[in-house]
Amino acid sequence: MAHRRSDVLAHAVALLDTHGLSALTMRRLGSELGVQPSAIYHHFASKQELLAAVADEILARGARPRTAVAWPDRLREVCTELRLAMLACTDGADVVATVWAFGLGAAGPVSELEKVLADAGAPADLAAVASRTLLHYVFGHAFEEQTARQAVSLGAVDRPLESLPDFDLGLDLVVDGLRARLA
Amino acid sequence: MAHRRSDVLAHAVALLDTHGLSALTMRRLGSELGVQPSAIYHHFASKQELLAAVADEILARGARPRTAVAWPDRLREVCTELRLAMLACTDGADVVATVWAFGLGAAGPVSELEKVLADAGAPADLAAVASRTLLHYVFGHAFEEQTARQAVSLGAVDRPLESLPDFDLGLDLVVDGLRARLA
DNA sequence: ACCTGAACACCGTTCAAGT
DNA sequence: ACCTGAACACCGTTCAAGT
Repeated sequence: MAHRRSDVLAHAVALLDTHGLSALTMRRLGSELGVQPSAIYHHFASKQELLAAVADEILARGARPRTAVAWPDRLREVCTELRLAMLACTDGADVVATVWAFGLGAAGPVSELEKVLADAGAPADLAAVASRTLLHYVFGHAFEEQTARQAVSLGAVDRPLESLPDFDLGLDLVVDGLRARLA
Repeated sequence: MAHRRSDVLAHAVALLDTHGLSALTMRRLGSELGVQPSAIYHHFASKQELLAAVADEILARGARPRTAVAWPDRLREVCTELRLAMLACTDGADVVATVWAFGLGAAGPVSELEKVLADAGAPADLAAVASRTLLHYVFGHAFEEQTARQAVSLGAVDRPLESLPDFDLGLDLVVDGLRARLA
């Protein structure tokens, strides 16, 4: 019955996938692994640490090859990968954004955005601001989209999905602001 | 010992102000009012409904007069008011952003942003995208700033506040993207 | 209108002890 | 290295009943 850290993590991600964040409790995770809740603490020091590992796994799972060469397309590629990775998992946006906000992980996308901007000739402070602005946009948009999607699927609300503003349109708004500064 | 809904709400806000979101529980709120937790449910159907009222109160408390006439300055005014209102209260950004994301309230700022953009001649879809992009930026920035501030004040982290990107700089990025489309 | 008392069904976390 | 068993200190919510 011995589990490794990776077994516990895999089951945590599966639990999130199938039943959402509210089902991802230490007690439920333990019982589904046939183990006491306290046994999880042998592998993860806290639920926060577990969630950080889950967030990193969500991002790793959503990795896609990079093809674009121009910086605006590179930015779009990173943002789109991040968005799709979060949307691919129940409550994925909530988990990744929370883990990022508390500085516990999920730092990959922002450092990649910063690198793309630095390579495009942006000074460090502009790269820092712009990468975080893009990240906040992707988080906010994905969180809203996911919340609306789930509200509809639960029959709680009949607001149609089409009323949500388009993802790429908002992205272009920020990219255009950047273009003016990097020209 | 009879309390009105407004008494309960006022104490909930005070509790948030002084001890943060983790202290805002139905049980603690009840005990500080000298009442059973179940008594709160006479005034609010659920904790979510209470939180929505708290978020609206945070925004109402932070209201400031509008002075700008040009639309870019109007946008900045609304975003700055929203930001300061959230920062003025412990975990204010978390509460307001969560309530907004779940469609339970805090809709004032976004509809005001949409109105400013419509008056500036933006088509409805651009106004919708841009207002949400701005909102996501303000939420994300404020949440990060507040989280970092609290981490520092708790001595948990020594990352200095100055390393945070400037609020107005990110705002200008989006405004410039808009300027190109409204010229 | 406003509240009590008691229950229901949960949480995260700690820790001595076991194998 | 991995886990048990039991406890500690909590949660939100419901509901019949009281004033």
